[in-house]
Amino acid sequence: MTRMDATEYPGARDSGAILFPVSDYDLAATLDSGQAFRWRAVDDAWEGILAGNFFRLRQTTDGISAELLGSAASQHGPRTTHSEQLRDYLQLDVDLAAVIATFPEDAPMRAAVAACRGLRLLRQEPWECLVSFICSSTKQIVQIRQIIARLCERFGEPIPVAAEVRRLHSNAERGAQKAKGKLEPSDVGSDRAFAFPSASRLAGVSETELRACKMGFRAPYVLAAAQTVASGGLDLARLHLLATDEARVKLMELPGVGRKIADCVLLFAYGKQDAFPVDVWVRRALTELYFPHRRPTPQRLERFANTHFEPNAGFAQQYLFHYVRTLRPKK
DNA sequence: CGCCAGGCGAACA
DNA sequence: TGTTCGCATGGC
Repeated sequence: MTRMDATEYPGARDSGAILFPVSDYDLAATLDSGQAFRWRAVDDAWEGILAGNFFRLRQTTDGISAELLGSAASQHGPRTTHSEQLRDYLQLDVDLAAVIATFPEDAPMRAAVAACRGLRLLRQEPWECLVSFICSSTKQIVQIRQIIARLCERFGEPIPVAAEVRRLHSNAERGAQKAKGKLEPSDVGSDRAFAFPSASRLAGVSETELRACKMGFRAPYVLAAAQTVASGGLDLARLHLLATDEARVKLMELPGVGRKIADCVLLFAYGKQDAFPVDVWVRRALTELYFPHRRPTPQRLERFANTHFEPNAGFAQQYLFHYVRTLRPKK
């Protein structure tokens, strides 16, 4: 295991943990808010894989601590240091107060901000984000997680994990899973980790194998996306150079990718703030919060969504989504 | 059990 | 340009 660069966390030198000082960051809300689907809560920490690196993150009083638990043998993603990877992925340099200051000043937005203090947007890897949201259509978030977990377990590159970490996992995790009677094959591997499978890897699997990951009718969409990206028909690494509208057109050329999924990728992987994914939850939020006891036409709602929340509309959208989905689920 | 889930595309008018 | 419907699968 390589030692991480950057300031080490005092008192945690043995584990190689480093501390990122940051305030106003709710790690749990951010990692568990339906933007990304690979983070797991393990005791008081969050574990996930990023560009082939297996990280454990913790919210601390001063910020966020990070440990590297293992890495895939081959190079995944850009050649940056681990700390740079995390800094970019977690968007630690974003001034959240400055972003929130640009939100529209109305009662619904104020309520959402007050309820979701510290919620952030991640900056994910485009390929993983694209596949994840192709698999998201008409699926609940828990199911999306299961699909993606199976996909990685079956086709992703294994990540060697130190024996000490492995033992900790098998004890804590399996006990909890067994108690709930939910020990599935894909959960048994909780002491193993896998990188997200590359486009070229998935381009070579069969639709049947993808369907075995329980992604149903989305399987041919994932396969087509993998083949298009692997063959160079769509260069995900260069999409960030395009304006949002042009990048959206490119993404929507893929079968199974419509406006909503394209906007999720534009927002969560490319940081395009003028992307505003409107799903059932956001539609519900907009209708209930801004048009109570009225019945806005779809066009009216779309125009409102596209004009009211600038210039950080995507960020505002995530606050509304998280607000209505998790903080007032009953009603 | 029926309903719905961070939708999309084909088939229609 | 605007609805309607089928699509896999599983949680509640």
